[in-house]
Amino acid sequence: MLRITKQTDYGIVLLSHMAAEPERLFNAPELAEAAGLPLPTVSKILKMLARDGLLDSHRGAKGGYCLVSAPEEISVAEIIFSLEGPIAMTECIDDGPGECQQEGSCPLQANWQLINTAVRQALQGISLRQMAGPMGPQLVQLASRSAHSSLQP
Amino acid sequence: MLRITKQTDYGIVLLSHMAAEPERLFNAPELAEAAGLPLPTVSKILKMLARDGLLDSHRGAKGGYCLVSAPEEISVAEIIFSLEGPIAMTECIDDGPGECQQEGSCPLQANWQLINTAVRQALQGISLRQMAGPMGPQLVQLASRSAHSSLQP
DNA sequence: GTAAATAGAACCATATCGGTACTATTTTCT
DNA sequence: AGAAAATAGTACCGATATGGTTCTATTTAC
Ligand code: FES
Ligand code: FES
Repeated sequence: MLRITKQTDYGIVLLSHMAAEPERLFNAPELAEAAGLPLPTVSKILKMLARDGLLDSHRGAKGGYCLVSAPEEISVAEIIFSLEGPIAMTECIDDGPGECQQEGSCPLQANWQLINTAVRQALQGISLRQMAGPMGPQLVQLASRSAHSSLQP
Repeated sequence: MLRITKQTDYGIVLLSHMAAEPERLFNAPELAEAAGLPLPTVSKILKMLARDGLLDSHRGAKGGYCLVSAPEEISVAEIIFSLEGPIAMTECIDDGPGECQQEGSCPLQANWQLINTAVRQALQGISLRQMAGPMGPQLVQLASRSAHSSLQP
């Protein structure tokens, strides 16, 4: 269906929330509470974002996460890339260069790259700031969103 | 993983093949043979494309499919739309307007539409002609592509 | 040293994808 | 009229991916 996963959806919601106070340190329980999402899920998402360098993590008591860059500097492409893996439209492409034996002679590869880069550029053109604003810092209560069925136990 | 499905991959390959002779009538067995794909799969894909108006179908003996429009007029967005359903990035959006109760007050919806339209426009900017060319009419043998495992019995 | 937090991996139920099979309908040809 | 060849539509099943949880280890504040 060419849709992003829920994890990415949640991830952008969480980051949007953090973007309201870019300097502040947020911990996972706090964000889970704010978004109405289960803690383990939020935790998992934040871990991924930290692993890929979008968030700085501080362990231990009083730990938490904070944005590495300003919301204007973060593109949704980076977020999606972190949470879904590379944006690859065909198997031969995301297997990495050299993986496919047909590479030299494959007539479609270059054209697929056309699509890939078009989508990538489209996503790179949208910043976290744009996603967060202009609605202000209030956080949407995900728990009440229609299609999200079994979120909280 | 934000990847298109194999069906769409195959669909574009088949349409690229047809784009080489836009006037000609192709039947499913012929295309299956040419692409090295199993007939049922090819059939299924062509049915979908015909259902959504990208192909004209002629039933009966000597029947087959042909492109409705010139390859320049067909965007990959239409193809993906036909084979994967609507390009919807969040559940609330592709449930259709009115489906979600929060719609009036949801601060993220407008921003998601931003992403959706960005991607859609990126895909609309690429035509079937661009995907088919400039390599000429030779058809890639899908059966030998690395990642496509169990295609022919 | 204890509590609170992140890091990382493993796990499982469920939904989606990939591919097949079967029946019905339409058209051509003899 | 009847047989053959093709599309239309639906239902089905195994394999894979997703969504979410749980457990253990590690780090830091107090
Ligand atoms: S690169 Fe693998 S088949 Fe084209
Ligand atoms: S439109 Fe459904 S929660 Fe935003």
